Amino acid sequence: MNSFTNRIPDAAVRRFSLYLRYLEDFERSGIRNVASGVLAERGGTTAAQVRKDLSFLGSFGKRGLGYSVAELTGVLRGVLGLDSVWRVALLGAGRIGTALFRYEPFRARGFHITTVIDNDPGKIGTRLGDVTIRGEHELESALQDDRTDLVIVAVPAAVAQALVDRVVAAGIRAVLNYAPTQLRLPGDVALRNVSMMVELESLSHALARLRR
Amino acid sequence: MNSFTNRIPDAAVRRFSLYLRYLEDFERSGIRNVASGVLAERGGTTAAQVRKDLSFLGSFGKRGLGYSVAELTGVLRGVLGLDSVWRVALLGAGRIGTALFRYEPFRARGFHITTVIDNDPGKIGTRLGDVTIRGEHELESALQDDRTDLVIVAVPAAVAQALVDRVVAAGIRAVLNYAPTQLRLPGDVALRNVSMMVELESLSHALARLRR
DNA sequence: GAGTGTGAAGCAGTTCACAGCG
DNA sequence: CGCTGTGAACTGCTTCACACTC
Repeated sequence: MNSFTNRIPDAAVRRFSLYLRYLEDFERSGIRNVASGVLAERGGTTAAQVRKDLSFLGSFGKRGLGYSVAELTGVLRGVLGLDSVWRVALLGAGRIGTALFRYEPFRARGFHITTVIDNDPGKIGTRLGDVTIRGEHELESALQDDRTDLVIVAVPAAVAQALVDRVVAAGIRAVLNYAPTQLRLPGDVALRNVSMMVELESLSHALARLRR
Repeated sequence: MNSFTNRIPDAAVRRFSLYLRYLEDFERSGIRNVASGVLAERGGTTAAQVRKDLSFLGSFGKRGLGYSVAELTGVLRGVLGLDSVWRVALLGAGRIGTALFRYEPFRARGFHITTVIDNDPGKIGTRLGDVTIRGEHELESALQDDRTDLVIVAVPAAVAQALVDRVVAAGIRAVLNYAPTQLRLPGDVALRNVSMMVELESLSHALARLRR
């Protein structure tokens, strides 16, 4: 039942990433079938949660046996959009931007950083890996020429919003934000935030509670 | 009512980080009072959400006027544990670890990276900023000597779990994980994950849906 | 009057429990 | 017999609505 017609809860989608990671491990180890409980154990959830999550995608488990690792891997890749290559633009070639650029798993998963933008005159025209860094004034033309699907924001908070407004105006529909600010953008643009400070402060809160 | 006796929802705590950021902006701009609606607008939530969140901390808003920026800033700093300095150990001095080490806002917020561990013999004994990189075999003694409160994990997934087990055994109660794996650890240890791939794949899912 | 504080209602994600299939 | 798939119960966060106060 319930093929991929309906919306899938965001929390479930994020767990799919984890499941996929573990399935790939299992595949490498030559394991051919896996039960919900095993996946749960590995991913820090419960068996019921795993089954419920997977039920959003259809029902292809085998009762008494579990799920085919190969089949499930394929389904998850498909639903996560990992069967196509996504063209990514990186805004900001500072320390964080550079570390992201060189992060191997991105490319392995089909995310190709084809465009790098920075406004430091000393960087414009230099290369990061196989990509030439371009200036901010070239933003729109670069996004268009490179047929960008997705933008990673790694610029200082103060300039992030203005830049993202231009990115959205240029038709981009997915933004991954590393800048420590809450970006405001239209509802039809997908936004995910990766915030070092928020997570760290949440830990700090937990520690402060313990200490009392 | 409802002082800081009760547990505060995690979602609210994460929003506190955002509110605090904006309050600090307001403070710099010389704004002395702020209404829930203003904070909501800035942080991408609703006024009701802001008031509900703040009500977990007590009630010190002024009806008809809003909240005192200075007072609220102080309260949030306190509840987030930002009024003390936290001593942080960084595991892994690779590209991501190095970028994190140099990330200025950490220090500004009272998170001091006092310890850096890496198992690359070429790195051990060299310096990262003002800290000397130490080998993995010194992990326990380093955590103890440096009175570490919190550990940031920035090592490859394959070695993360084993290292964290030792960290937990050494008495650390808060872990920020950048490794692309789900760490398994006791319930009394606070864990937060910062995952590049999970967020990116969630965007990829959103894009794939759009495209259909 | 403007804006807080908060019970109550609404909604979403999680867990339970069990029928049903391989 | 083991393990899936799923409605039903539950839990917890969010939104609403309004009495209350500065």
